[in-house]
Amino acid sequence: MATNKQIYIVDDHPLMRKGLAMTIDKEMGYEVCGQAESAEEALADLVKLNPDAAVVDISLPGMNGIELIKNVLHQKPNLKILVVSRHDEELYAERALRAGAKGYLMKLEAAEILITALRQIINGGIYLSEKIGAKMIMKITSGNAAKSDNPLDLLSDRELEVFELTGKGLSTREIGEKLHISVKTVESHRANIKDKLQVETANDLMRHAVRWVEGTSQ
Amino acid sequence: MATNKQIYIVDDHPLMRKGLAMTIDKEMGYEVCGQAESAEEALADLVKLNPDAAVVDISLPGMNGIELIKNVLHQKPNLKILVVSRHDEELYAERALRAGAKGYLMKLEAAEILITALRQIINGGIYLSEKIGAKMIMKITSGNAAKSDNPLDLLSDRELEVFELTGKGLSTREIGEKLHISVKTVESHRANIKDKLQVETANDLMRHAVRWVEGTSQ
DNA sequence: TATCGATATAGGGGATAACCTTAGTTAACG
DNA sequence: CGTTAACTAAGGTTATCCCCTATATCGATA
Repeated sequence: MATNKQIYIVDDHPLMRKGLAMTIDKEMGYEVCGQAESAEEALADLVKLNPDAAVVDISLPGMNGIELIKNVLHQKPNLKILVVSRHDEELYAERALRAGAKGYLMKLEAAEILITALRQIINGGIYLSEKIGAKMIMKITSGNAAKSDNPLDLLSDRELEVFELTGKGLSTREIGEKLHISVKTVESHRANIKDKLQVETANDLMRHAVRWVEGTSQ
Repeated sequence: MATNKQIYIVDDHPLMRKGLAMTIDKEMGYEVCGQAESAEEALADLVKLNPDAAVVDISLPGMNGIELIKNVLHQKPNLKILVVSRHDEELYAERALRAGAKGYLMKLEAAEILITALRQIINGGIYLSEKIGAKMIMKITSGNAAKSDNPLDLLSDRELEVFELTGKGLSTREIGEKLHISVKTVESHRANIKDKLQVETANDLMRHAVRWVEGTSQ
């Protein structure tokens, strides 16, 4: 029963998939059992292949990583998911873990860490990048009293998604198509976002969104 | 004489470097002669190693890719530089080419394209991702050679005024009131601005305007 | 000088998006 | 087991976008 641990990869960058796959395959006891470049593609595969763990990029075209996690865990509650990200923000780490991921790793980190993280989550543990780990622990231990200084924490996952796409210049219709929801739903989300962020008009919302996207994208 | 083409890689993501390196190395006639994760590091290496081409990520920590291109071409004018990016925007492509890069490639694109692009620039050509392609070539090659590097110079005073107010989040109505002109006139100006900046939709205009306002106000 | 191009102004009319209200379905929580 | 939050979506009104047309001004160039 010395069979290799099966790992599935979901990332929209072909070269990144290559880097991930190579790192995993050359590690003894681990092998890549499949890859996908979109969440939709991954969903079907994951149910069928039943891997031990999945490495998932949070920012995917169409359905994003968070949504994928929620969906797949609904069907496969025991799947260990390691999220990799280029965003070095608590924001995503926290949401990913809340959605049920077992680890959060920044792409910037070295290849060996990927294996460490995978080993840890497969053994039932949790893995967090150092930078994030400390902050998150602080946040949790120090109680919810010390609330976040970032009003974006108020947004739900879906709202944040809509917010981000707004900041990238997509219209309501385009956002609806991308997320496979009605334009009317997008409008509802935007109305809620405006409430939560306390902005008045669609223009102001857009302005905030653009600023935020610019500030976090690098 | 049958020596391999030497390629240098500059990217801050270890796994992405791995993906890039693997793709290049396994291609006959090409090999990776070095890597760097920052522009500073790369500068020294590039002068010393004198590779045939370099693959450079535009978004690097510290000095960004564009600056790196300018700097290195100052010392090695014949180095062929292929820019890879996760941003699928003309904005960066144009700046990169203006800085002297010979190609612009989105990371999303498949591995084989990387080789195609490298081959093309090493042979003295130019490679651009399809999406970006035609428009850009027209714009740059046919363009009056010594054009300003920021297209905002094309805007008339009034247009710039409208642009700026747009970036501050004002609606067409508000802009009209502020400038004591009809909403219709504001719309006309905005249409002209869109033409000049070559953006398609009102959302994109707004996005550019916000970015610009942000970039200049501090 | 007459013509051309760019600028600034503005309207018409159809398509699209924003805004406000209401409402159904889950899923989580105490 | 009710309450709340999240996600979904529709109807109806108003504002904005978008394409076309139009006029007056000013400076440049043929």
